[in-house]
Parts: sequence; C-alpha cells; structure tokens
Amino acid sequence: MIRWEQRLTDAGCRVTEPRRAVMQVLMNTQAPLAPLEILERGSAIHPRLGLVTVYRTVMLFEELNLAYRVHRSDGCHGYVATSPGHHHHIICRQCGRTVEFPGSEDLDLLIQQVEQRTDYQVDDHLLQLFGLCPGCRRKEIQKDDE
Amino acid sequence: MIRWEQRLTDAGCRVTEPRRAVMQVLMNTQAPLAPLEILERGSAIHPRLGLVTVYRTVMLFEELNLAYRVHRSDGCHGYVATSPGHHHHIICRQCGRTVEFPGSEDLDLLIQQVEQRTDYQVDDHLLQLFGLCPGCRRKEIQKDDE
DNA sequence: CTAATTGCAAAGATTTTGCATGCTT
DNA sequence: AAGCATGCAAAATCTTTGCAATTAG
Repeated sequence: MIRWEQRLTDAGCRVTEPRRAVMQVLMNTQAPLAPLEILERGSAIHPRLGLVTVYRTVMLFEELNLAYRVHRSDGCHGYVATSPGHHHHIICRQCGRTVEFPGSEDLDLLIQQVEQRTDYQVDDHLLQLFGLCPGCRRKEIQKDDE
Repeated sequence: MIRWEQRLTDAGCRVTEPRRAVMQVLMNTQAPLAPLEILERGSAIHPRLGLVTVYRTVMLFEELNLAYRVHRSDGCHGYVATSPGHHHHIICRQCGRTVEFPGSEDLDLLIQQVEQRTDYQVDDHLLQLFGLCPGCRRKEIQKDDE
C-alpha cells in the first residue's frame, strides 16, 4: 500500500478510483491545478469522475496534508501534491511549474522578530515566491537576443 | 488634495463619491475586507454604492497600489489599504485584524538561497503570517483560566 | 452487508459584462 | 460639453448541498 493510501485508510477513509485519479493527476504535475483542470486530466484516467468529487477530494487531501492549496497569481486556487517536510513554494509565473523548498531558519528568525515587534502570536504562515523557472528564463533570454 | 486622490488624478482617473467611500472604508479597518463587506460598510457613507462598483474600484486601487488583496485563511479575497513601503501581513485568525510589517533582509537572504538551490529567478513574493493579535490572545488566556 | 463515497441536478456564491444614465473635469 | 464612471440587470463562473445509486472494506 502506497503512503498516501495508507494515510487515507488510517483516517478511516476509503481508497476509491476517483481519489486515485485525482492523486495521480496531482502527482504528475508541477504546476498548481484548479479543480476544473484536475477534472479534465482526471477524466482521462477515470471517465466517470465528476467536478463535485474533485472538490471534495482536494478538500479531503488538504485536511490530510496530502495536498494543499496555493494562491496562484491569477487569483485562482490551485492544488499541488505535498511532499514530505514543511512546504513553501516557488511558482513560475510563466508556466506555473512549482518547486517546493524547505522551511528555513531564516524564516523562523523573521517570525520571532515580528512577534516581538507586533506582539502577535504567530502560529502559521504562507510563503510563496514567484519568478521564472530555469526553462522559461532561458526562453526569455533568447527572446531578448532576437 | 489627499495623496491617494492625487494618485488617481495622475493616472487619469476621476475622484468620485463611490471611490471616496470605498477608500474610506479601507482606511478605517484593520481586517482585510471582502467586496461584499466593503459594500455593506460603504453604503453607510454613499447609499447609492453598488457591488459592481466596489469590484471595479478595488481592482483599480490594486493596480495603482493604493490597496491590495490578501488571501484570507477562509479562502476569500480581502482588501486592505496600502501603507508606504513593502508590505507583508500578519493576520489574526480570530478577528482578522491585520498589521503590516516591513520587508526584511532575512527574507532577501532566504530568497537568494532559494534562487541558488532551485535555479529559479525570483521577482515577487507573498508572505502572510497568521496568528493571534494581542487582544484575542488575552481572551484566549482568560478562557483557559475558566 | 454497511456505511462511506459518488455523481447528478440544482441551489448558492462570487465575479464579470452590456448598456443607458449620471457626474467629474 | 465630453467622456469616464456608475448601477442595474443579467450572464458567466465558481463552489456547495441534497439525495438516490454505487462501491469499498
């Protein structure tokens, strides 16, 4: 049994075809996908898949920390499969390709400073970087040369 | 002429009652407000205000950097008036009160590291902290004592 | 077999668009 | 006076809910 399936089972949830399809879609993409996009790709795997199920599934995955939502620069919500550890993302503004990077002590230090200055008690954070991935950067450079 | 009105004028836009109402609402709140919430409060100032205008106004304000959108933990989009400098936010998950804190060199360092490790070129970022504001924290402590 | 899960249809929300009228400059 | 801005109505999206049929364990 695969790790994520185990996670479902442990939580008392069932491993179903639709859920397999959604997970497979999420694991085969780098870019954060909106529910409708997940449906389109997932339908190729499990034709009977419905949009409602996609919504419910990503919601479940998010609760179980198997996937999570990022805010895309176009304002939509996208979902990506989780990889182990704490996740921050860098999202390519051109192609949407997403890479995770581990939480850093630098951020912890920053948070401490902010807690002192603002007197808030910080217990969660959202950090996303936007930019160009290596591939898209190369293309940009080529365009400039023309 | 006030700073933000000047900004509108410079951009070739007009200073109107609805825009004044929306700006006044945004300047009088700490918590990020959704369009519908802006409409409710704004109607007290300018009764003829419509939801469509609120949408168009916050969109305009965002383009002119007079306000910007944050992603609330409930998934909604909220808007806050901009204060000078670079903005990150710490948002109270209880009452929504939002405080800005300045960009930090720590984050710059982090970004440099990530650029090196991932080979992405970072040109923007989104950092939001969530937690409890001083007021709500006090209430939490009182509740625990009971 | 039992209960969780699905998918449809439809309700609810949210956001955008078309257009006649009003208001700023 | 000229044209940007507004607000209404309605379209287009996006998301959630109710419920009977299906399926995993």
